[in-house]
Amino acid sequence: MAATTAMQKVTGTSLARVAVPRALRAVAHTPAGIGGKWPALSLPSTPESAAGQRLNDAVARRVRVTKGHVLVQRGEHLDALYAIRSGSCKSVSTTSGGHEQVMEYHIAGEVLGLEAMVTRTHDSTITALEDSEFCVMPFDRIEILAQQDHDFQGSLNALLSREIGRVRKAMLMLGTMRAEQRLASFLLDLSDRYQARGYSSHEFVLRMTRREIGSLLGLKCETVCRLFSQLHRDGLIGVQGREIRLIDTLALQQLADSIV
Amino acid sequence: MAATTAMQKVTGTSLARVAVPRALRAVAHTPAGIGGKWPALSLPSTPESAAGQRLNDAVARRVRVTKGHVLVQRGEHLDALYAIRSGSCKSVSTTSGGHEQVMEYHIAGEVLGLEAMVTRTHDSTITALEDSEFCVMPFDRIEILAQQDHDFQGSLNALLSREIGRVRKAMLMLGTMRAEQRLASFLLDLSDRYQARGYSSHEFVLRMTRREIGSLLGLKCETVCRLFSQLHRDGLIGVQGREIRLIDTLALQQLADSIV
DNA sequence: CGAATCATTGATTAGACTCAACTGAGGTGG
DNA sequence: CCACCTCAGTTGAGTCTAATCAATGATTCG
Repeated sequence: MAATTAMQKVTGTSLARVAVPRALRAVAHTPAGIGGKWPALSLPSTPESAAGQRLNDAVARRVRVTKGHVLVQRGEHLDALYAIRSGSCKSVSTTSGGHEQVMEYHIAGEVLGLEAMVTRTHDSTITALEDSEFCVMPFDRIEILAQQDHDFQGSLNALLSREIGRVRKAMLMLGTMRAEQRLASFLLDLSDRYQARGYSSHEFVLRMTRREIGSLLGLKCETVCRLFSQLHRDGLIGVQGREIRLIDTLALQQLADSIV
Repeated sequence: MAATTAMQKVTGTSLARVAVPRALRAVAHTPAGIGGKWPALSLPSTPESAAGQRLNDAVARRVRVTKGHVLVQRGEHLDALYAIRSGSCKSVSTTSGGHEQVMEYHIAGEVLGLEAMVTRTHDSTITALEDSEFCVMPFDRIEILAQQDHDFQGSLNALLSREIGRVRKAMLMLGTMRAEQRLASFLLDLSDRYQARGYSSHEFVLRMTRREIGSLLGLKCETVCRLFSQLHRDGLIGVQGREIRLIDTLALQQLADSIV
């Protein structure tokens, strides 16, 4: 992976605070000279990638972070939206009681930070799950583009809409499904998202631990383990550590849709 | 309750389709002559009521509906936002598998339909839980106001932001809390909302059945019953059918915040 | 090469669901 | 006006799902 001119290597703790001082940001704002910033999103015409096309203009620079790096800290002011160029990340919220829960699992091609777009304050901590590269789209720049271009505003709304839909779907999942169904529905959702971005829809590598997957689905890690084993035994999926192969997608779908 | 000039009585099935023909809507658009449309929102300066003040200008007319009336049908195009002037309602979503879940419980003073603001399509069915009165704010009108007034756009964002926060909070609740905590946290949330609107924060009447409350909290109605009885026995709340009295708010808070 | 975390499986437990019976409130029609 | 019906609410008994506790490989990382 060759480093490009506009790229910087970050290994500190908080990207927004430590790694992106104002001086650097000002330089990065120069609009010209950054080509092919977002190849992962130039793919099929899903709503998200359509919006991504336009968001391309807002990209100021790229950053690389190492696994475990905190991209955004809960409570921070929204300075920028991020698009994952390569890699993956999770976003984690906290209850008033101190419980943590993984709220989202994002893969290459997806846009982060949307949950903060209205409040302008992040309410979850975003962490890279592997060495990753992000496109940074400063929010003031996005606002200017949105004012100039009415269509661009529409693209933003499309992204925001997807975000709301995603959370509501998650709420339905947590409120109505049993453990088996949740995992099946998680895998199918992931499959769709990989497909929409041109990756294999039936073979992928999970970048989260069993514990993190459990947290996302409202389950404990042992339960997630057992379910993986069970689906494997039943021939619905292939499992080898974090490598997943979907074998009987139809059966998975039926499982996810089954009424109790 | 005396009927005002701009008010109409509705008893059909779908408000947006049946009860509000285009002719009537055109008449209702006349901006003048409707005073004191929204007293419930002229109260303390919560973010929501601040936004409400501005939204006041967008109110075109009021409608009254009877208990059980469907205000918005899932899948319908977003024509207007609604503010509850008096009464209450629920919004219900459906999984791909056909399961239904109550997603929201709205009381007087709150604004409905926000979940559709970005997509422009409602993804849940909204039903009145008692005889209620709503302020109707046609969306085209809202858009015009938002373009003219930058602050108004901010107020809309504040509402949208609350909506996203609410759903995320619900997701955390469903993902991390046990049954007892969920009910406690539900009651406290409701208490806060009543207080914010100038009603009693420690005595209120639930307008949902035990089954509907259970659906909202991801529980079965028998479980909700038992929990009410238990909290009653323990002296945390008073329960008489749907009339609830919060007795030991601190203990409730501790219960809701307790780790496991 | 340890130390630590992750993954897996078994045994047991606890919490919520299911099924069932009963009460009471509200609504309807004779 | 009352008998009847339906549905909400409550409580008990038993079941089952997922959590907890525990032990052991497998990986990863410094």
